[in-house]
Amino acid sequence: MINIAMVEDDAELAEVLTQYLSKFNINVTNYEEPFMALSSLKINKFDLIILDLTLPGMDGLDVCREIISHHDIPIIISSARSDITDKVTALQLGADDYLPKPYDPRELEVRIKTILRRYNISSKIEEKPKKTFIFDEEKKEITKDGKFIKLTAAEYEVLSLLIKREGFVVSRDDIFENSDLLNSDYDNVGSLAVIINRIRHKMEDNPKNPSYLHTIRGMGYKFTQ
Amino acid sequence: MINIAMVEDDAELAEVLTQYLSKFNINVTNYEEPFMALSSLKINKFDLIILDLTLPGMDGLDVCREIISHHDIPIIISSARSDITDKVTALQLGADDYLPKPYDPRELEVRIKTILRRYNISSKIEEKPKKTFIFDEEKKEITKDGKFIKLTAAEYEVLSLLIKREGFVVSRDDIFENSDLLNSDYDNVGSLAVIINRIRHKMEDNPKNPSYLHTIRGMGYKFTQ
DNA sequence: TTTTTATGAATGATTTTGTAACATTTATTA
DNA sequence: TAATAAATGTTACAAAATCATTCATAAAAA
Repeated sequence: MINIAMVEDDAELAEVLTQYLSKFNINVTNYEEPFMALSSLKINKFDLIILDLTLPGMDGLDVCREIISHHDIPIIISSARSDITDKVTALQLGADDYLPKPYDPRELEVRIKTILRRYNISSKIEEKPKKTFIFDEEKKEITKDGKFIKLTAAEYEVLSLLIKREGFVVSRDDIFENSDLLNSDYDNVGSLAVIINRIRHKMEDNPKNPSYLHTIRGMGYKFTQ
Repeated sequence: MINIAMVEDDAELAEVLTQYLSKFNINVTNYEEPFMALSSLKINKFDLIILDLTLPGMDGLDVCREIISHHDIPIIISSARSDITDKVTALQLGADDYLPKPYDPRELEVRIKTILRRYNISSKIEEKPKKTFIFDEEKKEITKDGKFIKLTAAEYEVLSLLIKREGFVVSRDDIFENSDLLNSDYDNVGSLAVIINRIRHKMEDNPKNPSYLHTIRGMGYKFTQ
């Protein structure tokens, strides 16, 4: 998770950018007042700061100077001011990038990633694919996006085995062997189909087109996430 | 709960700040007259004081001096006076922070938390989710919202085990194994059901729909709170 | 002894599970 | 391509398992 401080008095724009960047595992905290940002910087640890030059009450370049002299943090300047000298001044002061308004959020995204890569913080941005399904063997519960899935004992046995073997096909025989509950007598394929069906109704968004619990025809079932 | 004394002659502003800070578990007592605050300080214990310099009748800096010399308490100075020497003087006297008016309540909040963190009082601000059920192993008693629940020995053994394993399913076998009282000879599931039933009548608001002591069919029982 | 507590049996309600019958999909063959 | 077979999915229902509750009685404690 990347933490970014933003100084932007246009709350609406800030909101749009925050929303957009959240998709990339980037958390934005906006400060409409520059002094708020300055005092927050003393307390919180940010990976980068996005500073709008066209601020009310204070010259953005002064804020920039202040940040650079007191903190070791990458700065991206954004500005609607067309004055070319601003850009030069900002970069001379030590800002890392200058982005003239208006800009595309994707443009900002690219610049952020470039700068973070330069600062070797990029590792934090590589989004780990967060698992939707978590199988807690101790608690004997399975959660989907943190939400508990209510399963019966037999359903739980089957699904937990499939999750344990995530990505691998588990044969029907395997399932019966690993289950104490299921009646492993023989040719009990029908009942397993029913159980699978019931599990799908509890865990899948669209049970008819399963996206997690797949049937591998002729082999068995496979869980992926 | 954090207790703060405020010296602010603008009653309306004081009210706004009090309201805002109450959201963060911070209790503010305002004194419109500085001498009221000074005498209150002798009696009451505050974690921090917010002092307005632009006071009627008395020089704020004198009040500040007075507080610092007689009390060991963090001070935040707030002032509408633009005189830069005030800031310097206040900080030289030993004030912890200087906040020029007007300021955003959030700014004040941040500064308060910073200073308290510095003074290691922050722990008081972190609200812990208070548990309704508390199991005191030493006293061998279980309380619900501070009220003692009268349990028999067997009931106590079962419930205390479940509370110890809060959030985890405890199998019936587990319960029998961990109990000296219960007749663990064999599969006498019936008697455990009776005990559970009695416990529920003592601890649950609605024993028929337990919200703490849950049955996990086919697995055992689970306590949550 | 009286009171409290634990146990087991009986009963009933509820939930889970297996079965069977049928539907659908996929693969195979003519 | 159509017909057929095989595998799997779906549904409803009945059987089985599980648990809650009550009650009578035994055991333990006061």
